[in-house]
Amino acid sequence: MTISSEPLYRKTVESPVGDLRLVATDAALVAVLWPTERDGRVTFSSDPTNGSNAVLDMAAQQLAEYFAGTRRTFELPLELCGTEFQQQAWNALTEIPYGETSTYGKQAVAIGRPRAIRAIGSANGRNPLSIVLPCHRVVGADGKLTGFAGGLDTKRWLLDHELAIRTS
Amino acid sequence: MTISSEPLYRKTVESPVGDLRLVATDAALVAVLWPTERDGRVTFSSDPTNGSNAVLDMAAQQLAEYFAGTRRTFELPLELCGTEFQQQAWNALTEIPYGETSTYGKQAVAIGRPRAIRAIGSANGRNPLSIVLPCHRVVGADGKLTGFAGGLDTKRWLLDHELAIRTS
DNA sequence: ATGCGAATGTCCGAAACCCGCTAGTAGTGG
DNA sequence: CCACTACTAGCGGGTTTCGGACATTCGCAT
Repeated sequence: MTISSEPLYRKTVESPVGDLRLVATDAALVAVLWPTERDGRVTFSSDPTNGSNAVLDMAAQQLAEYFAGTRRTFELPLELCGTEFQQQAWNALTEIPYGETSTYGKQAVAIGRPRAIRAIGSANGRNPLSIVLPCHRVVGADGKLTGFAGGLDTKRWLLDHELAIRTS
Repeated sequence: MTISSEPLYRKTVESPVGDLRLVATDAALVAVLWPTERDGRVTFSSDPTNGSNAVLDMAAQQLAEYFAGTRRTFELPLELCGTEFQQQAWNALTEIPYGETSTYGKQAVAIGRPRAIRAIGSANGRNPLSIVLPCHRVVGADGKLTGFAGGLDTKRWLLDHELAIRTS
């Protein structure tokens, strides 16, 4: 899905799960990408230019706090660019509490389309805002970890991390 | 092609070639439609509501002058909603002088796509601003009148009218 | 436990199809 | 031989259609 049409800025931050690439306009965060991304998973209308701004600094700060275990929810201006269905799916992600998991099926029910299960999988797979929109908290109906753009080991790491912090 | 997303207003005016339906936002004229339109030739993002505004009044006035023979070019704020190609094609129409004709081939050359002749035909066929954008001045390479959304007799009437005024 | 198959909804790319054309060719009638 | 018509292939962009892929799920058989 193509994002925005305003000038985009890019900044890379380090994290325990590898270097994350943040992309934002001057108004809102538009993407948090993994070190290795399948080509074309997320595309931009114009090439981001290196350089920071207030939004990127804020996002970097909150992500650092997340990894430090001192932040459980993000408070950032976001710009979600996608189809209506994708936006619904992504919004539903924010309802999943820190440290808990849900399933694709529950997410489908949550947006009132109980049978759009595979579609939910596709939509989550296109989530441009990794970590910030916690698609890592969605697992298979049998509890198994299925696909993840950042790799299954990263998915497990994030869930373990949240669980560890929550119960400490 | 779908037009605009702002509130739309509609007004019908009488003319020697039948009642014309004008549609506009508060900022610009978006359509001039024939009494009988092939369903779906031009579509709107929202249903126009009956009622007039400054743009519609101005358009009605200028059309009346056109039919009276006292106006040869329109001066109206227009909103053209279409693909890039269609916009190019429609812009090229404004270059054809009052009372003269051009061909689909010439129009294709004019926008730098000499071989996109049939495509020009398609684009003209979707012209939402009948009369104002003079697609009636485009005829076949052999001078024959080909299709016209308002009917071939209307096309001929308009050309005759312009010729009569121009040489009077 | 594990595997297979069927049904599911959305999205995307490829292909087919529709046209307000044109230039070329072949056929007809004078 | 000319004038005219009728037919054809090729043209390019838009729109629609179709088929597959997919971060699923469930039921039944192994």
